[in-house]
Amino acid sequence: MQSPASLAVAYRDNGRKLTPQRQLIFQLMHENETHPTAEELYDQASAQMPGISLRTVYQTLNELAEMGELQFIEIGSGATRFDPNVGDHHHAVCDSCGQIRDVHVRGAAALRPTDSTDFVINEVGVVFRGICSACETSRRKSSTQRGAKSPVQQAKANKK
Amino acid sequence: MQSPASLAVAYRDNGRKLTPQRQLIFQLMHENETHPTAEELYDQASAQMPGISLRTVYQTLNELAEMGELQFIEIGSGATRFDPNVGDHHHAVCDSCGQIRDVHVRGAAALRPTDSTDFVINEVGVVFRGICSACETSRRKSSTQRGAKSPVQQAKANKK
DNA sequence: TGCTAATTCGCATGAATTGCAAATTGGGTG
DNA sequence: CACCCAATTTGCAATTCATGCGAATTAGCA
Repeated sequence: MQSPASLAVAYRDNGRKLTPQRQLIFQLMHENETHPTAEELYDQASAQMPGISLRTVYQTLNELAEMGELQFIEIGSGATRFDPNVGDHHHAVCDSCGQIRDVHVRGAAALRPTDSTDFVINEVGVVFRGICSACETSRRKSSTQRGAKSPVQQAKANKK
Repeated sequence: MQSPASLAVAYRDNGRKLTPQRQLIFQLMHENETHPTAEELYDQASAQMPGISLRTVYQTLNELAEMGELQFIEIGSGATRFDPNVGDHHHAVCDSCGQIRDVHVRGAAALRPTDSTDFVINEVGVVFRGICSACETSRRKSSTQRGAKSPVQQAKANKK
């Protein structure tokens, strides 16, 4: 369900057409480890297919999500990101550079609230916030800790 | 650091003024269990203080977050929500009605990725997605499971 | 090769949030 | 207690992210 070959099948099974735009976007998603936003993907797509519409990128990403071929990551501070990895995994977000990386967590799926037992759980997601090694290293200089913002605030501030 | 009394101190310590608007917003946040959005809070505030500006609500919420008096919840599908509970807790999101409730999870803070060990973790968040008991009950009728969207898609669809 | 429903595209629209500048005000000062 | 000024509040414009819609185009079957 991840290979381009089966993509055609997945589309046909849904009564949908396999257009060049859809193939390109699917391919770019899978070449990409960075959990891109729709705009980022649009930039990449435009390079290989000038004239492709941002509207189409949004539309295609939504379709792929509906078909279960990718998932949304919405960890605040800006645009929705897309993750072609639909398997069991979680995310680590760097509060400094905003990078999101896939991580695995033992026993995560078995987590349950100690309260709220009257809640049918379909999915458990774990998000780690912190500093990636790259940022940690390049941070050993200036930047005193004072006035530290909350992680989320920090992330928002970074994008400007 | 949660009582209105200490709020004045917290503000003064930051060289800030204790305005009626700030007091009202802080109070409304703490009377509220629903993790309101800025707009929702604005509606409530307007009822008690006609003329208060939406801009002020946004600004105050951002300030309170910076001061560590509340936190942002950004679980996709729409506007940022605000949580006056700054203690150790997590969230359960109903994919049907969108309600977010606070829950506690034993051992959550100790979770670590099995990979990505070169990442300094500051915070661990767990999000449960599923169906709250209220929705589960009122769902025992129509609504076949077919064509089920991803939880996030579902949430987005619901708000319209 | 032709047909037609599906798709693409671009522009307008909408929702959430922030920037900015003018008017107002909290709260220490003298 | 009146003053003063930096901090705040406001309202409106501007931004960002995303979707609605109609016209033009096209994939894929007959």
